[in-house]
Amino acid sequence: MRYNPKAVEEKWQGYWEREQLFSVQEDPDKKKFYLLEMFPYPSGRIHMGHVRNYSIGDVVARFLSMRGYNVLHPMGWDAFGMPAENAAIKAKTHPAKWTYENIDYMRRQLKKLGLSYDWTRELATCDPSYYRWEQLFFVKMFKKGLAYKKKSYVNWCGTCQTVLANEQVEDGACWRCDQPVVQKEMEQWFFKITDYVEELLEYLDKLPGWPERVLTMQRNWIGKSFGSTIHFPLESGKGSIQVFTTRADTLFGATFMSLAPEHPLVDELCRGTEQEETVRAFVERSKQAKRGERAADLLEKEGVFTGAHCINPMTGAKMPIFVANFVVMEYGTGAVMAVPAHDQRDFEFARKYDLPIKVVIKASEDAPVPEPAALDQAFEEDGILVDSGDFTGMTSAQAREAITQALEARGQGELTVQYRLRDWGISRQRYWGAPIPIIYCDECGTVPVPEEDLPVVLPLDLDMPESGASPLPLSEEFVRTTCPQCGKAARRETDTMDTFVESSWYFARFACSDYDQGPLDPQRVGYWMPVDQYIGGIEHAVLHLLYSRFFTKVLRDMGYLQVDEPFTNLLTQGMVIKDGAKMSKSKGNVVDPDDMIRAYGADTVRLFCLFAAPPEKELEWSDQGVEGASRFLGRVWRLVHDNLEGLQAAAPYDGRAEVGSTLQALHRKTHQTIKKVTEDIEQRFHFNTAIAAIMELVNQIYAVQDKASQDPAYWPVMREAVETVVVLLSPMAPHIAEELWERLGRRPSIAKVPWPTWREESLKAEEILIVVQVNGKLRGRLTVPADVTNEDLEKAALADPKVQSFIEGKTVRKVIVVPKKLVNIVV
RNA sequence: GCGAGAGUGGCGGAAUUGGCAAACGCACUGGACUUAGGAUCCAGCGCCCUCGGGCUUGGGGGUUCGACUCCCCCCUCUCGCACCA
Repeated sequence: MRYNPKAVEEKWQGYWEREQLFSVQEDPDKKKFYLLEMFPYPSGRIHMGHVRNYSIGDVVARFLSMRGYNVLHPMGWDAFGMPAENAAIKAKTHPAKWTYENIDYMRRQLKKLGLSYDWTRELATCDPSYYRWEQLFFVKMFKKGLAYKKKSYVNWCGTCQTVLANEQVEDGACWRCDQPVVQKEMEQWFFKITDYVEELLEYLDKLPGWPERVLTMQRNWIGKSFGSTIHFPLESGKGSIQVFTTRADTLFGATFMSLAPEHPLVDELCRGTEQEETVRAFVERSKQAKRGERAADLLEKEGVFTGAHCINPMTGAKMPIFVANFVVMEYGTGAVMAVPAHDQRDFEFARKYDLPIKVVIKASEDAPVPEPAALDQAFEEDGILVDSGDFTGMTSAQAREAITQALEARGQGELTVQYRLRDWGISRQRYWGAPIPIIYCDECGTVPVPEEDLPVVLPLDLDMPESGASPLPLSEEFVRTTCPQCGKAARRETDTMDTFVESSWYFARFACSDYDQGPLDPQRVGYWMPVDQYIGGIEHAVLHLLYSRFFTKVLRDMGYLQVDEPFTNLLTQGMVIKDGAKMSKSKGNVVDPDDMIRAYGADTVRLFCLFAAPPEKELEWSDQGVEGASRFLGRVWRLVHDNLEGLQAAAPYDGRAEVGSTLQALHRKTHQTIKKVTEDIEQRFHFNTAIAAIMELVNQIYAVQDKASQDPAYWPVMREAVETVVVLLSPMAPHIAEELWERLGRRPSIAKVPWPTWREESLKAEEILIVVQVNGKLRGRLTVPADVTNEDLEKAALADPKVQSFIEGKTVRKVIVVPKKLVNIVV
């Protein structure tokens, strides 16, 4: 009977589905475990990254379920998003049709992989029964001031009349029509994630189950820095410029001022001066430049004088105000006090435009103070203040505090904390997304859609414009409405929400995806949340995971959730690569999961993904490696079938009866393997070494085969070993395990069999192998009784003839004995 | 530039607490079975060697009886952030 993966897999997938084997209910008497893998975007077909992600998750789900946990393991679809619009335009179909067809196809693919999902909880975020609750959250956030509208710059393609995401801008041009993209100021909706910035930062220390790498990335993204805000009065006497700096100690060396091109003061300062034209031209040019170019060192530092001056609040010196292309509006106040002697960028700028340089920091107490003209670069480190009035002689750290305090006393500055994190812009001028539930009324202004009128359903009967622009603003039927407050004619918001909003709370909805009395059923959500283990790609380390943390806190404060953090443990799996590069169509190195499953079966594909590398590392796809996995399963299959009669007739050995040494060794190996596999899965998620251990056991069974068949315990010990292989393998290769389990005369399902435990008694050998070293080098091996004393061990080691030859004629200085492991003789 | 991670045979990788480096798999070599073998089973497989042994975890130094593992310096690669004031 040959192993036929296709037949076996279809049989058991049908069985699992008929028996609803993986549907779970809330059960307060059982310990719950919520295991979640990041849900996919229904792009059309699953790729190897999904296969890997979901294979890992499935092992954990099946393993924990066999260990007695009540495991929630759901799956759904991150179903809104722009690819659906693009595909629809290209294929002249509708985004909804395209999306739902993809979902149907991909669901079939996942089922073919034999993943143990509770499909009764499946959800798609583009369904009104899902996004209606998201709109409710939006309305509540609007009422709390957590959702607000403000002007901000977006990438705008004038030809397509649409806003572009950053990744749709290629070399400063629109990806669709190749026309230049400009920065346009538009009204956009934002979520006030900055209200939670401190909690988001602090709680990173309370997530020991997250990889350090991800925590660091989030910390950097939040980017908290301590410094001072300093007010520089304008020479004209009309107001002042606010500046954020971490280097208040260098204030005496500030000789000019740099403003971002977008800074609101720029216009005002140059108006009516002879520089006006030059400044405006410069600002325009800077705005044209793509953000990507503004970043990095791609752009040469340039600037223009505005014609205005401000006053250094400490020295009283007149400081010319420049507009500089390297100052970004998004960070701090969009204005920088320039200290050319102690900041490299300011130094280069000063040299270029011949601006004064004043040294105010020296390296140490006795270091000389350099002449500005002799400098070839800025001195950016901390040091001792010079030429700084009352503060001269202080260290940088002392001066930062003292100078800020002095300013504060005069109302010209204060200590401040800056964050890199900006509020989350969620407006998308796109069609295929959840409509933002807002109505604009000429009388009443911006009015949220009343909760009882939700959802604002995304109309599905619209034609997609060729340009790629959203059809929503063109739909009179959608736009025209009445004001919920005054009843007069009003217009609907036509922006939709960023798809990251949907994925920021889907994990909670899985606890109760059929609930229609509100977004979240308190009882069920209370039972399942938080997610105990979350598994997904490292590419979501910042945005998705940060937004989900933010949303969890917002929903907590609204009373929907009782947890502070959504994901207790996080596993970020590495990419699947081929020939050293990420799989991509352009490189032609894509491996299609369907082809692999057809050729080898799902069990083999899963096994390979788990075996070839530990989960957090990259996985190099290898066709020969897949062959190896397939060969191993064939080996296990034959192990059962070649011995079927004898195995069926025997009861598994329980470790009690006396058996010969060969069988004793197999019994010991069986229990060592149970221990190794259990610990590798449970503590480390190292499935590769777990599988290697099972392979070792299989190899040993093969070696024992026929060797001790006259021993009455032969078949019982064999049965124990073979059944152990099948059970230990079942989370990784569930179909073949079910089939072999049944053929061994057991009743299905193996998924409901308790995970085996090892007997400590059975792990111990009567004799152990001791390594003998001379001067740290391996010189001999000893087989000794397991209960050997250190003294006997030392004696035996010194008496060993091979060891003797190395210590002959030398003085033994010291003997180190590591109990039951090693002897090291130092001569 | 800043931050994080990694570097072990021909390849993927193992070594969990400082204690036999290279488990397991792939590739390769030989043998058995066979009409046949691209199936299967068995064996070998880091490098050098005068067959005693010597050398080996990116390079150099250190701690230790003993270092892939700990410490210092350097090199290379990957990822993240990046004119952050």
